[in-house]
Amino acid sequence: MVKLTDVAAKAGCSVTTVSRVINNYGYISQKTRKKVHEAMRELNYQPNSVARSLQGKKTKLIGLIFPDVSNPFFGELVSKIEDQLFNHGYKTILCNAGSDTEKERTYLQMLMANQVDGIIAGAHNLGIEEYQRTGLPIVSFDRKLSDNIPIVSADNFKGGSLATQELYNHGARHIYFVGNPTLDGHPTQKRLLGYKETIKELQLTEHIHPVIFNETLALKEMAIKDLLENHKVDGIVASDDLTALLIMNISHELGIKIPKDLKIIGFDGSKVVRDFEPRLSTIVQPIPSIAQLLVKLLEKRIDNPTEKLDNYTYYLPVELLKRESSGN
Amino acid sequence: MVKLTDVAAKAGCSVTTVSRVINNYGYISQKTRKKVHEAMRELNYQPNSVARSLQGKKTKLIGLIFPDVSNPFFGELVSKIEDQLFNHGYKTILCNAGSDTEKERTYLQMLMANQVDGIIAGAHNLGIEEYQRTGLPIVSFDRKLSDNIPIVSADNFKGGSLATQELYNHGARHIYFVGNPTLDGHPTQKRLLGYKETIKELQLTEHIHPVIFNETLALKEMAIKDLLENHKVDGIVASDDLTALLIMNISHELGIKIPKDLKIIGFDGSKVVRDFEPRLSTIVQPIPSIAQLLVKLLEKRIDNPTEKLDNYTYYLPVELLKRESSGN
DNA sequence: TTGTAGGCGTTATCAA
DNA sequence: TTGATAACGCCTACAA
Repeated sequence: MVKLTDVAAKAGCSVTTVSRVINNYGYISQKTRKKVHEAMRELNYQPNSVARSLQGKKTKLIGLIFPDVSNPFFGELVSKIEDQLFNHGYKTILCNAGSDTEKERTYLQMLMANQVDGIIAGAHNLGIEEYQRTGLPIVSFDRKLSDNIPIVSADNFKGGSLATQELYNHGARHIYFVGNPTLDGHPTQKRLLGYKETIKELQLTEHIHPVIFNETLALKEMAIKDLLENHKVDGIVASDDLTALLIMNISHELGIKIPKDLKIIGFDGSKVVRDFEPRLSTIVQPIPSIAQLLVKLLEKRIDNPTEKLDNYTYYLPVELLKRESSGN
Repeated sequence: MVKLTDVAAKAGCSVTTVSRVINNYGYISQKTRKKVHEAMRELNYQPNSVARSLQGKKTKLIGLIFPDVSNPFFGELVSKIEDQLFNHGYKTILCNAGSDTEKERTYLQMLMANQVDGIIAGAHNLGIEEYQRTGLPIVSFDRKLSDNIPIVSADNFKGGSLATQELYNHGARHIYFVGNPTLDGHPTQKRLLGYKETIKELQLTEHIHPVIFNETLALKEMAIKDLLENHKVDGIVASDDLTALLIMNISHELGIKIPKDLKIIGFDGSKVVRDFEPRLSTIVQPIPSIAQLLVKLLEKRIDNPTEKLDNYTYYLPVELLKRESSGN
């Protein structure tokens, strides 16, 4: 490993000088600057960022804590965030927490130990305190952690409302909300609230059919089959696209025609789902904007950790994508 | 940030002693060991891994270079790798290289500078030399980099062959290979070879219809429409599942019945595609095994960089998943 | 404009 | 069984 002293020796000057030209700091004569650059090139010198970090500089490492990139929505979101971070000179440490509290806790420890410059939190098995205790700049996706941690999310409430209205507009009157019904500040909760309010406005009856997010496929299928076979339903607002796809598949199996007999709309609108299931109507989250805002806020926090923000809650607009499954 | 000296002060001993109990190294009396542990707990001490790394220890950081986690296949693969790495005590630096040579090169630099312990390379815009030059332990997914870099991949040749045979068994006689036809050692190349050989064995005529991987959706759709409208085709081996899905969708639009008029089979078999498009036949890559083997090999390289392996090429068995789209 | 030297938090060597 | 102290590679007062 070639180091500063090697470059200095080669260039015939002191390490200070070399350090100065690397960091563009203080006065340097053109001549020495050039000599140093040459030496660096010849030796193929690469500053050791570990040493740099130790000395007090930033690590330029950001921890990303999300449930799982094998889910297309999180895959795309993480991908966009990684790209933004890269453009800002940061490296991404990927932490798939799943629904594993212990893993998330361990990762939090590791991120502290590794002196990451900040954290983007998108998995939420852990409570506020554990995150606070890191003392690191944090921004959160889709869930409130505490008053002084900025949270970015799509306008889930509006999305739930738009989805419900869309089904109504196409004639559905027995509209179910299908998905995770948890009340713990989970993002789908707001989607459900949007659904509920719109149902009330439309003077319909609300129906909630739970399909738990981290259950097995078979259990989900069973729950959906039960819904379709034993309930009077002509419209479904799914809590997310994957659930919507499942419902479409099972409807097909059961001979239920979409959208004739049953109208359905999903939520998330990742590019993969949009491109490869063109019949599914959905509420599209603005993934690129979410990524951009998360990174922007985090960088602001890093550069100025104590500065109060004028806003700690950001709702990004969603978009209704009308397709066949909802009656178009 | 509480450090070793703080713990030492609290415990009433020297930093050496504290370091010793942390690393379980040398002789320590039970009494002091206990005192130190207490002090650590009280101060909530967390070793600084940056300092540790500088001093010569491993960073326990691994760089993952892959095209893009928003693709379900890579999303799942990266997810599994991350999990394996976590279980082995490593942190994952995620590098989505896309098809961007410059970004990949920059990431390689960063990984060197960050002193990662090793690299798992799954994107391949760059040549061998750039990877060799890092001097880091490397294992590769799905593409040969050089003689002394282990490569892990699914048995793509066998997969291409199985797929072709499956369509034939269900009556297809005009079987096309649709996808990336590049000849540069890209994994789909072997799938194509498997297709070709089987076509020959079956005494059919081979047909290759290029649909370039990183073209836009619209261009891909155009190419597929052209195929379906202007060619006599009753079977398609797609180079990957997403291409297969596209073909299924366009067939639907054009009123072509699957599998009656056209049989089709994909490649990859990520969990998302398997679970949410249950009609698609496909060749399933053993993603968890691939992840496990990659990590195992990498760790071996890290622990013993000079040791020769008895094998540098690993083909993991694929599985034919028979469903409706190929005629079942 | 350049160089010397001390320190970042840990580990490792050598004495005690 | 314990403790000074010198590295690790870099940055940055402070001096020259």
